[in-house]
Amino acid sequence: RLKWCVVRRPRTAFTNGQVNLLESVFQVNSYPGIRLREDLAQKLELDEDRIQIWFQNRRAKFRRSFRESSLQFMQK
Amino acid sequence: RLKWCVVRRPRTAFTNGQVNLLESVFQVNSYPGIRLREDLAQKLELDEDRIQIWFQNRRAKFRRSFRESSLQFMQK
DNA sequence: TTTTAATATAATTTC
DNA sequence: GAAATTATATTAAT
Repeated sequence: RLKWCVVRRPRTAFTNGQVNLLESVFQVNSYPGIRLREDLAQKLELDEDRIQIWFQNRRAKFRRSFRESSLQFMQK
Repeated sequence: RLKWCVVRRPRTAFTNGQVNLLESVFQVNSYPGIRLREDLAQKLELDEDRIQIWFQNRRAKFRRSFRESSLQFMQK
């Protein structure tokens, strides 16, 4: 008997090299367009949507750290 | 993300009354046709395919016990 | 060694 | 896409 099940994509384990390139791109452009993402995808042998999610999460991490440091500042 | 998964039908728990009637039918006819199975299904408030599977399993059990007793006989 | 808890972050959901 | 949440891989402590 077959049934539709929701299945999570297995977590992608980026290599150091992949993260290094992504980070260096992030420093100059944290909102890469589809063109650049496709380019990175090909260079890093990843799917473009992995790249897109990586940048979403990276931006979230940046905003989080920014908020936390502002908070520390305000508490002084 | 959706994926096809094989899902087991929840095991049917036959009542004693259901098994009693099925057993008594089995004694006189271990290969009931669709007509009789539908009839039993309605009487027992079960799906006809549950009945069909029950008879398949019951015949297998019978053959198993038959083989075992033959074996015992031959070993004597 | 095995188990548990904390952490980082990938993936998903909700808006 | 942002924010919030969930899930999982890794690591540290036991």
